[in-house]
Amino acid sequence: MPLRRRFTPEARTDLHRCLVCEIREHSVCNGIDDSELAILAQASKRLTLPPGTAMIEEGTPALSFFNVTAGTVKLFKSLPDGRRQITGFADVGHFLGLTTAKTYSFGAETVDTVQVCRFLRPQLETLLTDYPQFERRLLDEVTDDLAEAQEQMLLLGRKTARERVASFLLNRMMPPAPSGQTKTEGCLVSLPMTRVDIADYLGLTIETVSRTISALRREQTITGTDNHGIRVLAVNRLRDLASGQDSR
Amino acid sequence: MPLRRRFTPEARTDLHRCLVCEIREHSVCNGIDDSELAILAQASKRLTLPPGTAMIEEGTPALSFFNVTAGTVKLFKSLPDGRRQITGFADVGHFLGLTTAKTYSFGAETVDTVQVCRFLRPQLETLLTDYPQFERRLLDEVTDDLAEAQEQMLLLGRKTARERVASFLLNRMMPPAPSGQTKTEGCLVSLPMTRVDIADYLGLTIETVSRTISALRREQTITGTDNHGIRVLAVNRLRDLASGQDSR
DNA sequence: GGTTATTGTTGATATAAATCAACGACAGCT
DNA sequence: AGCTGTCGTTGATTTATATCAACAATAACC
Repeated sequence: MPLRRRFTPEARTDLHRCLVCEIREHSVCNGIDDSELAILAQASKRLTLPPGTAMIEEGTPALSFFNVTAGTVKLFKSLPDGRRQITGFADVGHFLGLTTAKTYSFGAETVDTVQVCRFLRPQLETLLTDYPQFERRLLDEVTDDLAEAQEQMLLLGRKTARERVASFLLNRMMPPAPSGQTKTEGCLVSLPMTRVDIADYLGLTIETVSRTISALRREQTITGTDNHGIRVLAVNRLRDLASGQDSR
Repeated sequence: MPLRRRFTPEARTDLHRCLVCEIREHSVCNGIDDSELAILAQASKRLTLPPGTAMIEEGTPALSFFNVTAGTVKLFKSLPDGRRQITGFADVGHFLGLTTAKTYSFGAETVDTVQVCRFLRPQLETLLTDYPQFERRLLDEVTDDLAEAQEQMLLLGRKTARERVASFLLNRMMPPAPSGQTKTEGCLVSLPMTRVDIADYLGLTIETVSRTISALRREQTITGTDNHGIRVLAVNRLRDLASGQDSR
């Protein structure tokens, strides 16, 4: 381990943190070569945040940027009278906080217990300029986020309540357990957020979300274990619903 | 002009095109240094497109990318039954076509007569890797697009028809004529798109858009010259409307 | 320059989802 | 274990906007 001698014990711990990071390959961090991991580790600090922690406050100076390594973060924008739109949920592997302005134009709050690696602006800028692959990876992620935002605009502007809920469940569906079976049966959907959050994400009220989920349950399209975990019984049916090919 | 000898006449014309390009500084192209303009010029071709031209077809291979140098392009997503959501209007200076997938996830069509510089994928990728400033500028633009998309999600998910139309007019308002007057009087809004496009952008029907604009005219918030050019009489009032501080 | 198509406006009615209201099911706390 | 507050469900009613329908204004075209 020749690296060991070059860093303080603290830095070594950090390096180890990045070395063993299971989500590295699924995040912007895979833009940094293994041999340079120490630089990455020194540029960020890992934090554990309890549910409901405000990570980013709309309108405050944009000094921190985050990579989510565990849990789910909600991103949102608000109107003066309190109406709120959740613009996305950042799950494991997602990077958040980017802006070209001096201040954040959106808020971010933890949904459940969340682990993040926090980058401060100067360190992030160094990474961006020194590691082209890191910047490229970030460009790709923002490009993906934009495509997702466009899909959500289609949902918010043109889909019915049923179509919105179906789309939401479909998007949050876990990849089916990698057994020998086909994709048509029993996929799990984890819903760490509350009904209020789902409603604010889908541009609906909590009552409409609740009623719609109940209806899907009644029709055997889904099955409700508890409120934060749903099982999809008919994936294809849900897919049809989501894109407006509603049979009934 | 020592450069002249290094390029074919055609390339020289292209170089001139970039040299005199008035919008260069307001687009991703300002990521390329003046001395390297020839490279930029050779990587792109300028096209003039009549109104209603389909530039990008949803689901087709993503081979071309565009920088708008004149006119307005609409970007949209559609549902199988024809419902459509316009996700944004790309005006002069905007770059469009980016995706991490093999195919476009959205469509693009000219609103009026449009001039674009078209980049093919290999050339664009070369620019991205060879000119870090170009890539940085693109990252900034996509980041801005994402912020705009989030603002539009707030509009689509949580604003009333009045608030949506007010927001739209406000966003498309020209900077007030740079005379000595204050910002409170008579700004112009250019609306090259049809009512159908406005409705598909705001998640409303054409009837609701029409009625709402008529109402704003009746209340003297705006004044209608013709259908594609509106003058805002009370900017502050419009601003209040857009953010939900509605007096009536 | 008058005819035809397209685009925009206004009115009457229908409807999907919001609002108002009550209650049920948990989770946290002492 | 029993209380208390949060979160979710279900029902009754209202409402903003969609839909249906007719017409007006503008642009396109022989």
